[in-house]
Amino acid sequence: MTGSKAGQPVPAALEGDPAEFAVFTEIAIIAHLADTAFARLLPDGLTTAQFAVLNHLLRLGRQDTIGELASALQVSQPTMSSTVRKLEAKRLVRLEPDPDDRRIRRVHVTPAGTAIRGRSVDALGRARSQLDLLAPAEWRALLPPLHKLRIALDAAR
Amino acid sequence: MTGSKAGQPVPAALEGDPAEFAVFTEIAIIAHLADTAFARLLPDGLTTAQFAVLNHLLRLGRQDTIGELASALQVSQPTMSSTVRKLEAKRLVRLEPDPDDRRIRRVHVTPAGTAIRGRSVDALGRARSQLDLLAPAEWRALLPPLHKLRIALDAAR
DNA sequence: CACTATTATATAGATATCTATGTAGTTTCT
DNA sequence: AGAAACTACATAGATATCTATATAATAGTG
Repeated sequence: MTGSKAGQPVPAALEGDPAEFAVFTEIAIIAHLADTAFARLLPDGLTTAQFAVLNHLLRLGRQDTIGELASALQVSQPTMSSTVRKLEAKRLVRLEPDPDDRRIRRVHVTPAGTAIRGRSVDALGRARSQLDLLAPAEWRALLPPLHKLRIALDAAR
Repeated sequence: MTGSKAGQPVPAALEGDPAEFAVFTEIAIIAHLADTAFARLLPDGLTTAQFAVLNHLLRLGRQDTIGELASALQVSQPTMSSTVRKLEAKRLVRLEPDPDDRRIRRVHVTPAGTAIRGRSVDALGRARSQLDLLAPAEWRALLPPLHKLRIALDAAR
């Protein structure tokens, strides 16, 4: 975003709109800023989508299928198919055929994938400890209503 | 997202992570769900990015340049260039050359653009009144901390 | 057993988004 | 006035994301 550092970019549509609108606008902007900041911290051009897959598999110690990953990370199956292919091209995961069901390919994280995820988690942890955007109590207070909103939105679709 | 309705998609990385992480995860999911729901309401395949441009120009009654739109809506200049071209292809805006500065092209909303924005606002209003995801007080309570977080993130980049 | 339905992926074709870079047109400064 | 710097926009090349559809393999049914 080379051209947008020019002064406080006054977010449109925050005044005079219903509170719902304003909340969604803030959330969209925060999601965008956080994703960008996040991606900048990740090593070797790893993207947030790619990190999410590695983190999910290693945190839970699983070898999910592409479909399971898509469901868990809330993206469509073709999207996950694409992300997994990027990870495979970088040799961070391997796709192993399932002996019982030849439609299925299970995603295994390689040692290189485990290593890069480790470095990512470290980098994120360091960044987190350096900048405190909100007070700990504020973070905790934010969580329940956001959780409720997410559940409601998920149910409403 | 054809394949992801299969049961409560348990969002990975919500348990055992620091509160910051959980908040950003919720926000990312909410932004995604809201954007999709939003887009589904818009007429004639208008996207949220395209609606945002029309709404910004008409709400404020301006004929911004592409660069001004990019700053206001927090996207890069090439992104806005692309979005405006889509709107132009749909005849919802016209790009008028500026008489004083031949580098500049000002974005004017056409009558068709004004009409579709009106229908969009109506549709969004109807949807809003129909489903209440949170209580009014909850919406209002959410706004200040989100605003603070957004400002802090914006400053930290 | 064969036909059908379901499931798991892949492919095609869109839009949105980014960074990096190129191209005009304006401004500034010597 | 001429050259350098800056500004506005476009283009190129990525990734992520979607919907719609095709393909392959498994499961279910008469």
